[in-house]
Amino acid sequence: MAEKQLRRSLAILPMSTVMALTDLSARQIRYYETQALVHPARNEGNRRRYSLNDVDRLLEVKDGLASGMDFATMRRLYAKTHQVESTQLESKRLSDERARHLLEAEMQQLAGMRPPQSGLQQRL
Amino acid sequence: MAEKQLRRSLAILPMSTVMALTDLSARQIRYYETQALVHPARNEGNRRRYSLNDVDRLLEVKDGLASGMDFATMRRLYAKTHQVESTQLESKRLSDERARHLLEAEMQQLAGMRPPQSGLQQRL
DNA sequence: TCTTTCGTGTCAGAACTTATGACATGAAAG
DNA sequence: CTTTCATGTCATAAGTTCTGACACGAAAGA
Repeated sequence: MAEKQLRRSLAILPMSTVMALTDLSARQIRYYETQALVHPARNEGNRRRYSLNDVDRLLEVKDGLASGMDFATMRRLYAKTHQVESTQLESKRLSDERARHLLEAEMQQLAGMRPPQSGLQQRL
Repeated sequence: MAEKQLRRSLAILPMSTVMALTDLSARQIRYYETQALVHPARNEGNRRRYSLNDVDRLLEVKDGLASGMDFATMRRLYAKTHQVESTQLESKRLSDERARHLLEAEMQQLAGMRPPQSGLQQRL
């Protein structure tokens, strides 16, 4: 299960994808970051790279806002979780090699029973 | 079930991520596409966007090559699968809104309880 | 052995995407 | 009436990806 968490923590999505997935504007997504509600990783070129967990968090923030909750509150709410996450990640130091294997495992599972794939909608 | 398939078909990854995940060069990835072994979607700006299924396929191709198989062979091998996929997909037309919900569900599951397992291939 | 074909590397120039910072604003809050 | 909040919108710089072209060692043919 440590695997699972790692998989979800892999920073693999660019801003455009996150925008499409959350229906939030780049401005909003970056703003929530200044509010310490998400902490995307950065690639070597300084571009943000989000994990599935990040997208999840953004959707929660979106919901929170919709229901009148303010950032300070949500920040407090996520505080503990945050620490845990970062602690785990820092002590892991995941290499691309390892990440690849985790992803493979992930896909294998998802592939379980299957009539495979192909590309569909382009937008996201 | 149909859900899972769709989720895995979401074109959400940029070239750089796929390169890191597969350890293949952009050149290789694009070449395999000219060989009709992968069919990434494109965003509005004409940038390739890969799905988890695409990454899966690329890893299979990589393995195939490593074990002396040639493209023509792999192409034939994947041919049938392809048709099925595209047929299904064309009749689906997924909206961003819907994709978002599917992704959420996906993440929920992943977050749930899942027994991972390494190793890949078979079915070849 | 000479000639293709393969699978990749690498370069160039154009086009697309994302980053940061600044100015602007309607809605709330004070 | 004046701030603060959450976003929109611009501008400029820099990172990323696209296509096409030239090159090349290795394998396959002739």
